[in-house]
Amino acid sequence: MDIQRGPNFLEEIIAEDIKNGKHGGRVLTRFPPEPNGYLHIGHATSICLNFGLAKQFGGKTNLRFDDTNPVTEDTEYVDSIRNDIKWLGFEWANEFYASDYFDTMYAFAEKLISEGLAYVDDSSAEEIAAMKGTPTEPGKHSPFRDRSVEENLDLFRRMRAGEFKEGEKTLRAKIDMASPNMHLRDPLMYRIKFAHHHRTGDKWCIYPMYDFAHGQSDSIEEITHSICTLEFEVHKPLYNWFIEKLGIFPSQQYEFARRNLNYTVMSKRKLLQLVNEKHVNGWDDPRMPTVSGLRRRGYTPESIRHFCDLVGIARRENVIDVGLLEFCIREDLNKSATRRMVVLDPIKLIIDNFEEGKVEMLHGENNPEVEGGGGSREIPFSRELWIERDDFMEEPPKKFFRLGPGLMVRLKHAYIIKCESFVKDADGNITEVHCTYIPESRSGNDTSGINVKGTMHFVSASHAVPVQVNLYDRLFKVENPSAEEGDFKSYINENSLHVVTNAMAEHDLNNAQVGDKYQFIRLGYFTPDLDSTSEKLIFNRTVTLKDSWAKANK
RNA sequence: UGCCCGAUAGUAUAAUGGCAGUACAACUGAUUUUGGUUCAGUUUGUCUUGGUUCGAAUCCAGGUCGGGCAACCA
Repeated sequence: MDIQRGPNFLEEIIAEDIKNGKHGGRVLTRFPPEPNGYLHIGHATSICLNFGLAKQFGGKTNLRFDDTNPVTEDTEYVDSIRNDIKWLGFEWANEFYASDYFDTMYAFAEKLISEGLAYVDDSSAEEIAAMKGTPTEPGKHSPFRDRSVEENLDLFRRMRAGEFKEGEKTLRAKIDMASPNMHLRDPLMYRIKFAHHHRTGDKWCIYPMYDFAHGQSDSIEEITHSICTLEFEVHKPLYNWFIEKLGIFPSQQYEFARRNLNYTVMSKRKLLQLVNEKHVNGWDDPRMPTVSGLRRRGYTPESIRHFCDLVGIARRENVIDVGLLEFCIREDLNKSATRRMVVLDPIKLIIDNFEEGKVEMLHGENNPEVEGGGGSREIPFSRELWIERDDFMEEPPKKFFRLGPGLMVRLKHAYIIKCESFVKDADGNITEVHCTYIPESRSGNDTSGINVKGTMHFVSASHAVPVQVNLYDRLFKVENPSAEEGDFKSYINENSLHVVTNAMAEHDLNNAQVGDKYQFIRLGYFTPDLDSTSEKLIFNRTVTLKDSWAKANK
């Protein structure tokens, strides 16, 4: 992909490294998710970054599952992560698991113990926390800090053998309890967990901590550029300390600021809560910022990649306007989505001077953005039609280019009509609109000489297919739910899903398949939901069209 | 009252000591058989104070504001 912008700081670093012949000019990145949740749009940024940088500089990218905490991890997540990355359009060079390296990491640990750089601590979690000190006060040495190498080795081997209970012992690096960097105050390397691991089963009862797994995995794979988010910056000295003491391949860590989106939450913990407490219908609910949610909503991989590219990368706090994501999907779908007509809130329109029982077949292009209209389909036209309730007003304001008493509009791909009268029920609701049509105004060979301002969509009543349409709005009422007072869940937008059960669709939509992308003319972009069947068609609204009329009338 | 990081238009991101630019958003107008699209145009910005310099968004010093760090999570 061409770079239309200046290089970002990571591109500069890598270009410089290649220029200097570092690692022989080789570039190997990695995407390292923990399989404890579904990927979201923030991960997509990281994926695009890691895979994109590698590709840009002729390198490769590994997929590595950071599965060092068996309690929270599961193969369900592994599968969804693999699927999402592929769907986004990226191929990894190798698929690895941190758990592949448990034997090696164990050997690394014994090596550090042998060199007097690590020790087994019998202190409890609370005691360790208390001895850690605070950011402004130094910590204290553990009473077990000066055990002999032999004793440490023996105890560590017995930890592995399962002789101790969870929490009874840990392995810690011996660094500096007075370091201003809290992560250097004898960080934990291993803890005891009698948990079943999704890959190694019950082979291990001790598991390495992030700090003793991530950098080691990077090094084992000879990752050249290990790119992570800013909160790991304070871990870097430790990352480097382990690599230096172990004398292994010098992978290097670089940090960037995670991307935040407004009107949603992005932490896995919060997303998990939304799922577990049924505020949404699963990880792939179309309102979720997950990759699977966006996919179900109708987003395309291209649009997400473009979004990541437009947003760019930097090292400062940010909140990206969800409007940019919407721009990206509109731009993509405008060029590719098939146009169809659907009436969401139908009222009957009767053309008084059109012969009863007669059906005229009209033609409508599939996509005006494509050369030749992208082919066409037949659209039945008859005396009784459905039109949008919003498209008729009893007392229309100025510049209302739709229907009202005496007003004229064009029906898309069909005729110009004039509103003659309307019928109300006892409650004052409009039930029928009566019009006459102008036979000479047929689309394509209009000889009427009449020009109208408005064009409306419609569906022939006798041919219409009833469908369900799910209209989505933002999940939260405030821009940044996590920054507000109290529980983020109290800011959930209770109107984020509006189900329309009686929409009327063009009969051609009977053939809609999951994955198909449509523009319902004048309404927005839609795609069949995963649960849609030929018996019951369900469409999700991906995003509305821009609507300057609605905006002007707010 | 410790250590680390950051601050450019409403949002995001460039400018690497030399004309503050781009995208989205907003606003005008033109085109339009989607109030869509497209096209043309407009508005809006270097956190602050000092210093170095012919010249500072950029370098230096102080301040302000924001974020991160004290999980047997990653």
